[in-house]
Amino acid sequence: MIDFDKLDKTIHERGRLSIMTMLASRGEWKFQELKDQLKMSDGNLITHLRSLQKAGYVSTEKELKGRKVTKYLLTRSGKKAFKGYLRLLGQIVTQGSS
Amino acid sequence: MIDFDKLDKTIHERGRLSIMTMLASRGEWKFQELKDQLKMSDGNLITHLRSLQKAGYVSTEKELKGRKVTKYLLTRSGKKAFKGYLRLLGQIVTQGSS
DNA sequence: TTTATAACTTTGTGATACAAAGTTAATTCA
DNA sequence: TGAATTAACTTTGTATCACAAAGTTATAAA
Repeated sequence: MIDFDKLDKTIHERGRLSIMTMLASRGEWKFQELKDQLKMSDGNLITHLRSLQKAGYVSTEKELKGRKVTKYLLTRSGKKAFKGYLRLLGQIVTQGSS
Repeated sequence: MIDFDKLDKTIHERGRLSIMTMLASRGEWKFQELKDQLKMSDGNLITHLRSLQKAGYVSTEKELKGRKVTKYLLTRSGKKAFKGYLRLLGQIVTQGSS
């Protein structure tokens, strides 16, 4: 049996799952890029990013020069957590289509 | 890009996802079996089952003779919806581990 | 006929997703 | 220089919802 308790709630939520998937598929994303791609409001997006940061899954880089731009990326722990999450998804996909 | 708007919210919630996965992996489950396996309270379990029924994904069969037992199973539409959901999960898994 | 059990319903609470509007600091433009 | 613009927030309010706990009803076993 799949252990659904292990399904990371922080990652599983739709908004955050979409963010994590983007960050996993490419190193860095600017706030604006995420916002455009995911069509979230500023407030909603930043809140999700904050949750992910609080969980230690996401970190930021600020450009010191030029415009005020924030880039987001996965931490090592974020990559690991996402990998574990995907493993569980894989199990569900396998089990579900058997 | 993966279209996260298409991620079926009714299915995506952890509790209901576990129910759907069980129903998909085996034809019929009694209420008690689901409860034992998933370790949910009666109230919580039935509420999720109700949501799934309301969405047209799950139907019931009552045993007319003997003890009062209810069995739950996927409808055709439930199978289809779950299949679509799994397809999206598959995309996430692929994209995320690339 | 008492007791136990299945399958509910009801109620209450806490968490949280999300939108909308306001804030701040930096940057470009007139 | 000062006004407008933009990025990245913060704050506030609302509506939804997961979940537990306790109560209800009908059946069946003892």
